Amino acid sequence: MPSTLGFAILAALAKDARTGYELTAVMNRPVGYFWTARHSQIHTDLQKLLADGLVRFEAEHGPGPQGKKVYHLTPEGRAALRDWVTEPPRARTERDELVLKTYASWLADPAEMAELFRAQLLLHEERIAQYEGQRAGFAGVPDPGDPTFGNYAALWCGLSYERHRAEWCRWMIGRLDPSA
Amino acid sequence: MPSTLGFAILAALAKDARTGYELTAVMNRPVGYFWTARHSQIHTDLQKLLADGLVRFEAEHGPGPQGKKVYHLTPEGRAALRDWVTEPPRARTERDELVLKTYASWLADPAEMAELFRAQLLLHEERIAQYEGQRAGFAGVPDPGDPTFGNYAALWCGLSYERHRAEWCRWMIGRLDPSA
DNA sequence: TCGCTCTATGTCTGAACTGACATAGTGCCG
DNA sequence: CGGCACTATGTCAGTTCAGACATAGAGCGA
Repeated sequence: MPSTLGFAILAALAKDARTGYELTAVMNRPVGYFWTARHSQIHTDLQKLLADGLVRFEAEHGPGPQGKKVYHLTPEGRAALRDWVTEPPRARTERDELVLKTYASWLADPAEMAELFRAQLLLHEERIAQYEGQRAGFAGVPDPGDPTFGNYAALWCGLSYERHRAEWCRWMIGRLDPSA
Repeated sequence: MPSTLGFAILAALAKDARTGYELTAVMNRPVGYFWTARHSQIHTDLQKLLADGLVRFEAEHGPGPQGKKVYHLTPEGRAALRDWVTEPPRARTERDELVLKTYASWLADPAEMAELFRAQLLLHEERIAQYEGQRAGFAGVPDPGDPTFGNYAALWCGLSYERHRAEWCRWMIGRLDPSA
Protein backbone atom coordinates (compact mmCIF):
# COMPACT_ATOMS: atom_id res chain seq x y z
CA MET A 1 0.00 0.00 0.00
CA PRO A 2 1.50 3.32 -1.07
CA SER A 3 1.66 6.19 1.40
CA THR A 4 -0.73 9.11 0.94
CA LEU A 5 2.02 10.93 -0.91
CA GLY A 6 2.26 7.90 -3.19
CA PHE A 7 -1.40 8.34 -4.08
CA ALA A 8 -0.87 12.07 -4.59
CA ILE A 9 1.80 11.18 -7.15
CA LEU A 10 -0.49 8.61 -8.80
CA ALA A 11 -3.27 11.24 -8.92
CA ALA A 12 -0.96 13.69 -10.69
CA LEU A 13 0.28 11.03 -13.14
CA ALA A 14 -3.31 9.99 -13.91
CA LYS A 15 -3.70 13.30 -15.73
CA ASP A 16 -0.37 13.24 -17.57
CA ALA A 17 2.99 11.44 -17.75
CA ARG A 18 5.64 13.51 -15.97
CA THR A 19 9.25 13.54 -14.77
CA GLY A 20 10.07 13.69 -11.06
CA TYR A 21 11.02 17.30 -11.55
CA GLU A 22 7.65 18.14 -13.07
CA LEU A 23 5.93 16.27 -10.24
CA THR A 24 7.77 18.51 -7.80
CA ALA A 25 6.32 21.48 -9.64
CA VAL A 26 2.71 20.24 -9.50
CA MET A 27 3.14 19.27 -5.85
CA ASN A 28 3.86 22.93 -5.34
CA ARG A 29 0.89 24.20 -7.31
CA PRO A 30 -1.92 23.17 -7.73
CA VAL A 31 -1.69 19.92 -5.68
CA GLY A 32 0.31 21.76 -3.03
CA TYR A 33 -2.85 23.53 -1.90
CA PHE A 34 -3.83 20.29 -0.14
CA TRP A 35 -0.75 18.03 -0.24
CA THR A 36 2.88 19.09 -0.35
CA ALA A 37 6.21 17.28 -0.73
CA ARG A 38 9.85 18.07 -1.46
CA HIS A 39 11.57 16.55 -4.44
CA SER A 40 13.68 14.33 -2.16
CA GLN A 41 10.49 12.76 -0.83
CA ILE A 42 9.01 12.44 -4.31
CA HIS A 43 12.06 10.59 -5.67
CA THR A 44 12.00 8.24 -2.67
CA ASP A 45 8.31 7.49 -3.16
CA LEU A 46 8.68 7.02 -6.92
CA GLN A 47 11.16 4.22 -6.18
CA LYS A 48 8.54 2.51 -4.03
CA LEU A 49 5.78 2.94 -6.62
CA LEU A 50 8.18 1.52 -9.19
CA ALA A 51 8.95 -1.50 -7.01
CA ASP A 52 5.20 -2.08 -6.51
CA GLY A 53 4.63 -1.93 -10.27
CA LEU A 54 2.21 1.01 -10.03
CA VAL A 55 4.31 3.28 -12.25
CA ARG A 56 6.86 2.79 -15.03
CA PHE A 57 9.18 5.20 -16.80
CA GLU A 58 10.72 5.82 -20.18
CA ALA A 59 14.31 7.07 -20.05
CA GLU A 60 14.93 10.04 -22.30
CA HIS A 61 18.00 12.03 -23.03
CA GLY A 62 18.02 15.18 -20.95
CA PRO A 63 19.90 17.26 -18.41
CA GLY A 64 21.09 15.93 -15.07
CA PRO A 65 23.59 13.22 -14.10
CA GLN A 66 21.09 10.44 -14.85
CA GLY A 67 19.25 11.89 -17.82
CA LYS A 68 15.48 12.21 -17.74
CA LYS A 69 12.77 9.73 -16.68
CA VAL A 70 9.19 10.23 -17.81
CA TYR A 71 6.90 8.36 -15.40
CA HIS A 72 3.42 7.10 -16.24
CA LEU A 73 0.77 4.95 -14.53
CA THR A 74 0.54 1.23 -15.13
CA PRO A 75 -2.96 -0.32 -15.32
CA GLU A 76 -2.35 -1.60 -11.75
CA GLY A 77 -1.47 1.93 -10.62
CA ARG A 78 -4.66 3.32 -12.11
CA ALA A 79 -6.73 0.59 -10.45
CA ALA A 80 -5.05 1.18 -7.06
CA LEU A 81 -5.74 4.89 -7.33
CA ARG A 82 -9.39 4.34 -8.26
CA ASP A 83 -9.90 1.96 -5.31
CA TRP A 84 -8.24 4.37 -2.89
CA VAL A 85 -10.32 7.38 -3.95
CA THR A 86 -13.60 6.07 -2.57
CA GLU A 87 -12.16 4.66 0.67
CA PRO A 88 -12.77 6.81 3.76
CA PRO A 89 -9.75 9.00 4.59
CA ARG A 90 -7.65 8.05 7.59
CA ALA A 91 -8.33 10.46 10.45
CA ARG A 92 -5.57 13.04 10.37
CA THR A 93 -4.53 14.48 13.69
CA GLU A 94 -5.40 18.16 13.66
CA ARG A 95 -2.35 20.39 14.00
CA ASP A 96 -3.07 24.10 13.97
CA GLU A 97 -0.41 26.33 15.44
CA LEU A 98 -2.51 29.50 15.31
CA VAL A 99 -5.31 27.91 17.33
CA LEU A 100 -2.70 26.68 19.80
CA LYS A 101 -1.40 30.22 20.18
CA THR A 102 -4.97 31.39 20.62
CA TYR A 103 -5.44 28.82 23.37
CA ALA A 104 -2.55 30.40 25.31
CA SER A 105 -3.37 33.99 24.31
CA TRP A 106 -4.70 34.96 27.75
CA LEU A 107 -1.03 35.37 28.77
CA ALA A 108 -0.28 37.92 26.04
CA ASP A 109 -1.07 41.56 25.43
CA PRO A 110 -4.44 41.71 23.59
CA ALA A 111 -3.30 44.56 21.33
CA GLU A 112 -0.25 42.55 20.19
CA MET A 113 -2.45 39.51 19.68
CA ALA A 114 -4.87 41.58 17.58
CA GLU A 115 -1.89 42.61 15.44
CA LEU A 116 -1.13 38.95 14.77
CA PHE A 117 -4.70 38.32 13.64
CA ARG A 118 -4.74 41.42 11.44
CA ALA A 119 -1.70 40.04 9.60
CA GLN A 120 -3.38 36.63 9.25
CA LEU A 121 -6.57 38.25 7.98
CA LEU A 122 -4.61 40.01 5.27
CA LEU A 123 -3.13 36.70 4.11
CA HIS A 124 -6.58 35.13 3.92
CA GLU A 125 -8.05 38.07 2.03
CA GLU A 126 -5.24 37.80 -0.51
CA ARG A 127 -5.89 34.11 -0.98
CA ILE A 128 -9.63 34.71 -1.36
CA ALA A 129 -8.95 37.20 -4.15
CA GLN A 130 -6.52 34.75 -5.78
CA TYR A 131 -8.96 31.81 -5.60
CA GLU A 132 -11.81 33.92 -6.93
CA GLY A 133 -9.63 34.81 -9.89
CA GLN A 134 -8.99 31.11 -10.49
CA ARG A 135 -12.66 30.31 -10.29
CA ALA A 136 -13.45 32.96 -12.88
CA GLY A 137 -11.27 30.91 -15.26
CA PHE A 138 -13.82 28.07 -15.23
CA ALA A 139 -16.71 28.20 -17.67
CA GLY A 140 -19.28 26.78 -15.27
CA VAL A 141 -18.91 23.77 -12.93
CA PRO A 142 -17.24 20.78 -14.64
CA ASP A 143 -19.02 17.43 -14.73
CA PRO A 144 -17.92 14.81 -12.09
CA GLY A 145 -16.37 12.70 -14.87
CA ASP A 146 -14.31 15.63 -16.17
CA PRO A 147 -10.61 15.56 -15.15
CA THR A 148 -10.90 19.22 -14.05
CA PHE A 149 -13.81 18.45 -11.70
CA GLY A 150 -11.37 17.81 -8.84
CA ASN A 151 -9.65 21.13 -9.46
CA TYR A 152 -12.95 22.98 -9.23
CA ALA A 153 -14.15 21.07 -6.16
CA ALA A 154 -10.84 21.61 -4.35
CA LEU A 155 -11.00 25.29 -5.23
CA TRP A 156 -14.55 25.51 -3.83
CA CYS A 157 -13.32 23.92 -0.59
CA GLY A 158 -10.29 26.20 -0.38
CA LEU A 159 -12.38 29.31 -0.96
CA SER A 160 -14.88 28.27 1.69
CA TYR A 161 -12.04 27.50 4.11
CA GLU A 162 -10.36 30.87 3.60
CA ARG A 163 -13.67 32.65 4.17
CA HIS A 164 -14.29 30.73 7.40
CA ARG A 165 -10.79 31.55 8.54
CA ALA A 166 -11.08 35.24 7.65
CA GLU A 167 -14.36 35.43 9.54
CA TRP A 168 -12.72 33.92 12.62
CA CYS A 169 -9.84 36.42 12.38
CA ARG A 170 -12.33 39.30 12.26
CA TRP A 171 -14.16 37.94 15.29
CA MET A 172 -10.86 37.58 17.18
CA ILE A 173 -9.79 41.14 16.31
CA GLY A 174 -13.16 42.44 17.51
CA ARG A 175 -12.75 40.59 20.81
CA LEU A 176 -9.10 41.48 21.37
CA ASP A 177 -9.31 45.12 20.32
CA PRO A 178 -12.89 46.41 20.72
CA SER A 179 -11.80 49.97 19.88
CA ALA A 180 -10.96 49.00 16.28
CA MET B 1 13.75 26.83 21.05
CA PRO B 2 11.17 24.23 21.97
CA SER B 3 9.23 22.46 19.24
CA THR B 4 5.58 23.37 18.72
CA LEU B 5 4.66 20.42 20.90
CA GLY B 6 6.94 21.87 23.57
CA PHE B 7 4.90 25.07 23.50
CA ALA B 8 1.67 23.06 23.61
CA ILE B 9 2.96 21.46 26.81
CA LEU B 10 3.96 24.86 28.22
CA ALA B 11 0.49 26.19 27.35
CA ALA B 12 -1.15 23.35 29.26
CA LEU B 13 1.16 23.78 32.25
CA ALA B 14 0.49 27.54 32.30
CA LYS B 15 -3.02 26.73 33.50
CA ASP B 16 -2.05 24.08 36.07
CA ALA B 17 0.85 21.92 37.26
CA ARG B 18 0.47 18.40 35.90
CA THR B 19 2.14 15.00 35.57
CA GLY B 20 3.15 13.64 32.18
CA TYR B 21 0.20 11.31 32.37
CA GLU B 22 -2.23 14.17 32.95
CA LEU B 23 -0.62 16.07 30.06
CA THR B 24 -1.35 13.08 27.84
CA ALA B 25 -4.99 13.36 28.88
CA VAL B 26 -5.28 17.09 28.07
CA MET B 27 -3.43 16.55 24.78
CA ASN B 28 -6.28 14.24 23.96
CA ARG B 29 -9.04 16.62 24.98
CA PRO B 30 -9.32 19.63 24.87
CA VAL B 31 -5.88 20.53 23.40
CA GLY B 32 -6.15 17.55 21.06
CA TYR B 33 -8.73 19.41 19.00
CA PHE B 34 -5.84 21.41 17.50
CA TRP B 35 -2.61 19.66 18.61
CA THR B 36 -2.15 15.98 19.43
CA ALA B 37 0.69 13.89 20.84
CA ARG B 38 1.26 10.43 22.29
CA HIS B 39 2.64 10.03 25.77
CA SER B 40 5.96 8.77 24.39
CA GLN B 41 6.41 12.07 22.57
CA ILE B 42 5.32 14.08 25.62
CA HIS B 43 7.88 12.38 27.88
CA THR B 44 10.60 13.01 25.30
CA ASP B 45 9.70 16.68 25.00
CA LEU B 46 9.42 17.13 28.77
CA GLN B 47 13.08 16.02 29.02
CA LYS B 48 14.04 18.76 26.56
CA LEU B 49 12.00 21.44 28.34
CA LEU B 50 13.62 20.31 31.59
CA ALA B 51 17.11 20.58 30.07
CA ASP B 52 16.25 24.08 28.80
CA GLY B 53 15.06 25.10 32.25
CA LEU B 54 11.54 25.93 31.05
CA VAL B 55 9.84 23.45 33.38
CA ARG B 56 10.70 21.84 36.71
CA PHE B 57 9.08 18.99 38.65
CA GLU B 58 8.41 17.91 42.19
CA ALA B 59 8.75 14.17 42.74
CA GLU B 60 5.85 12.71 44.65
CA HIS B 61 5.15 9.24 45.85
CA GLY B 62 2.80 7.53 43.45
CA PRO B 63 2.26 4.57 41.13
CA GLY B 64 4.63 3.57 38.37
CA PRO B 65 8.23 2.32 38.35
CA GLN B 66 9.58 5.87 38.90
CA GLY B 67 6.90 7.34 41.13
CA LYS B 68 5.16 10.52 40.10
CA LYS B 69 6.52 13.84 38.78
CA VAL B 70 4.39 16.96 38.95
CA TYR B 71 5.67 19.43 36.35
CA HIS B 72 5.22 23.19 36.52
CA LEU B 73 6.45 26.20 34.54
CA THR B 74 9.55 28.11 35.57
CA PRO B 75 9.50 31.92 35.14
CA GLU B 76 11.67 31.39 32.02
CA GLY B 77 9.13 28.92 30.68
CA ARG B 78 6.28 31.36 31.18
CA ALA B 79 8.26 34.13 29.47
CA ALA B 80 9.16 31.87 26.52
CA LEU B 81 5.50 30.91 26.11
CA ARG B 82 4.34 34.52 26.26
CA ASP B 83 6.91 35.55 23.63
CA TRP B 84 5.96 32.67 21.34
CA VAL B 85 2.22 33.36 21.48
CA THR B 86 2.38 36.65 19.58
CA GLU B 87 4.92 35.52 16.99
CA PRO B 88 3.44 34.67 13.57
CA PRO B 89 2.87 30.92 13.16
CA ARG B 90 5.22 29.02 10.90
CA ALA B 91 3.44 28.18 7.66
CA ARG B 92 2.19 24.62 8.04
CA THR B 93 2.04 22.61 4.88
CA GLU B 94 -1.58 21.80 4.16
CA ARG B 95 -2.30 18.09 4.17
CA ASP B 96 -5.89 17.13 3.48
CA GLU B 97 -6.50 13.58 2.32
CA LEU B 98 -10.17 14.11 1.52
CA VAL B 99 -9.42 17.02 -0.82
CA LEU B 100 -6.71 14.90 -2.45
CA LYS B 101 -9.25 12.14 -3.05
CA THR B 102 -11.61 14.77 -4.43
CA TYR B 103 -8.88 15.91 -6.79
CA ALA B 104 -8.70 12.39 -8.26
CA SER B 105 -12.44 11.70 -8.01
CA TRP B 106 -13.05 12.01 -11.75
CA LEU B 107 -11.74 8.41 -11.98
CA ALA B 108 -14.34 7.02 -9.58
CA ASP B 109 -18.03 6.23 -9.68
CA PRO B 110 -19.93 9.43 -8.67
CA ALA B 111 -22.52 7.50 -6.63
CA GLU B 112 -19.78 5.80 -4.58
CA MET B 113 -18.07 9.14 -4.14
CA ALA B 114 -21.34 10.68 -2.93
CA GLU B 115 -21.56 7.89 -0.35
CA LEU B 116 -18.14 8.89 0.98
CA PHE B 117 -19.25 12.48 1.38
CA ARG B 118 -22.50 11.50 3.07
CA ALA B 119 -20.48 9.63 5.72
CA GLN B 120 -18.19 12.65 6.16
CA LEU B 121 -21.18 14.98 6.45
CA LEU B 122 -22.59 12.85 9.27
CA LEU B 123 -19.29 13.14 11.18
CA HIS B 124 -19.30 16.91 10.82
CA GLU B 125 -22.91 17.22 11.92
CA GLU B 126 -22.12 15.17 15.03
CA ARG B 127 -19.21 17.42 15.86
CA ILE B 128 -21.29 20.55 15.33
CA ALA B 129 -23.85 19.26 17.84
CA GLN B 130 -21.06 18.38 20.27
CA TYR B 131 -19.38 21.79 19.96
CA GLU B 132 -22.68 23.62 20.34
CA GLY B 133 -23.24 21.71 23.56
CA GLN B 134 -19.83 22.81 24.78
CA ARG B 135 -20.52 26.42 23.89
CA ALA B 136 -23.76 26.33 25.85
CA GLY B 137 -21.61 25.63 28.92
CA PHE B 138 -20.08 29.11 28.71
CA ALA B 139 -21.89 31.99 30.41
CA GLY B 140 -21.10 34.56 27.73
CA VAL B 141 -17.78 35.18 25.97
CA PRO B 142 -14.81 35.24 28.39
CA ASP B 143 -12.57 38.30 28.55
CA PRO B 144 -9.23 38.07 26.58
CA GLY B 145 -7.35 38.01 29.91
CA ASP B 146 -9.42 35.10 31.23
CA PRO B 147 -7.65 31.69 31.09
CA THR B 148 -10.76 30.21 29.46
CA PHE B 149 -10.74 32.79 26.65
CA GLY B 150 -8.55 30.49 24.53
CA ASN B 151 -10.96 27.60 25.04
CA TYR B 152 -13.88 29.69 23.83
CA ALA B 153 -11.96 31.15 20.87
CA ALA B 154 -10.75 27.70 19.78
CA LEU B 155 -14.29 26.38 20.07
CA TRP B 156 -15.58 29.25 17.91
CA CYS B 157 -12.96 28.38 15.29
CA GLY B 158 -13.76 24.67 15.44
CA LEU B 159 -17.48 25.26 15.09
CA SER B 160 -16.96 27.58 12.13
CA TYR B 161 -14.62 25.04 10.52
CA GLU B 162 -17.08 22.16 10.90
CA ARG B 163 -19.85 24.27 9.38
CA HIS B 164 -17.67 25.19 6.40
CA ARG B 165 -16.76 21.56 5.94
CA ALA B 166 -20.37 20.36 6.23
CA GLU B 167 -21.42 22.94 3.64
CA TRP B 168 -18.74 21.69 1.25
CA CYS B 169 -19.88 18.08 1.75
CA ARG B 170 -23.46 19.07 0.92
CA TRP B 171 -22.31 20.87 -2.22
CA MET B 172 -20.26 17.83 -3.27
CA ILE B 173 -23.19 15.46 -2.71
CA GLY B 174 -25.42 17.73 -4.79
CA ARG B 175 -22.87 17.69 -7.63
CA LEU B 176 -22.10 13.97 -7.50
CA ASP B 177 -25.65 12.72 -7.05
CA PRO B 178 -28.13 15.30 -8.40
CA SER B 179 -31.05 12.91 -7.84
CA ALA B 180 -30.65 13.09 -4.04
C1' DT C 1 33.58 31.68 -23.64
C1' DC C 2 32.29 32.57 -18.96
C1' DG C 3 28.86 32.37 -15.76
C1' DC C 4 24.10 32.17 -14.54
C1' DT C 5 19.66 30.00 -14.38
C1' DC C 6 16.83 26.26 -15.30
C1' DT C 7 16.12 21.40 -15.81
C1' DA C 8 16.99 17.05 -13.74
C1' DT C 9 18.61 13.42 -10.94
C1' DG C 10 19.74 11.60 -6.49
C1' DT C 11 21.74 10.92 -1.21
C1' DC C 12 22.02 11.82 3.71
C1' DT C 13 21.22 13.63 8.35
C1' DG C 14 18.35 14.84 11.85
C1' DA C 15 13.76 16.10 13.77
C1' DA C 16 9.14 14.77 14.73
C1' DC C 17 6.17 11.33 15.36
C1' DT C 18 3.59 6.60 15.80
C1' DG C 19 2.91 2.23 17.81
C1' DA C 20 4.67 -1.41 20.36
C1' DC C 21 6.96 -2.94 24.34
C1' DA C 22 8.12 -2.83 29.30
C1' DT C 23 7.42 -2.01 34.29
C1' DA C 24 4.97 -1.23 38.57
C1' DG C 25 2.01 0.86 42.35
C1' DT C 26 -3.03 1.77 43.85
C1' DG C 27 -7.76 1.22 44.51
C1' DC C 28 -11.82 -1.23 43.92
C1' DC C 29 -14.99 -5.00 43.23
C1' DG C 30 -16.33 -9.61 43.71
C1' DC D 1 -7.26 -12.16 48.36
C1' DG D 2 -7.26 -12.40 43.35
C1' DG D 3 -7.71 -9.92 39.36
C1' DC D 4 -8.72 -5.94 36.77
C1' DA D 5 -8.69 -1.09 35.55
C1' DC D 6 -6.35 2.97 36.19
C1' DT D 7 -2.36 5.78 37.16
C1' DA D 8 2.31 6.53 35.95
C1' DT D 9 6.80 6.14 34.14
C1' DG D 10 9.89 5.21 30.35
C1' DT D 11 12.45 2.87 25.88
C1' DC D 12 12.89 1.47 21.14
C1' DA D 13 12.31 0.62 16.22
C1' DG D 14 10.63 2.31 12.27
C1' DT D 15 8.26 6.02 9.18
C1' DT D 16 7.75 10.45 7.31
C1' DC D 17 9.53 14.51 6.17
C1' DA D 18 12.36 18.96 5.67
C1' DG D 19 16.63 20.88 4.47
C1' DA D 20 21.15 20.46 3.06
C1' DC D 21 24.41 18.50 0.01
C1' DA D 22 25.93 16.75 -4.50
C1' DT D 23 26.15 16.34 -9.58
C1' DA D 24 25.57 17.71 -14.33
C1' DG D 25 23.58 18.96 -19.05
C1' DA D 26 21.18 22.83 -21.77
C1' DG D 27 20.23 27.41 -23.05
C1' DC D 28 21.03 32.18 -22.90
C1' DG D 29 23.03 36.67 -22.39
C1' DA D 30 27.11 39.63 -21.55
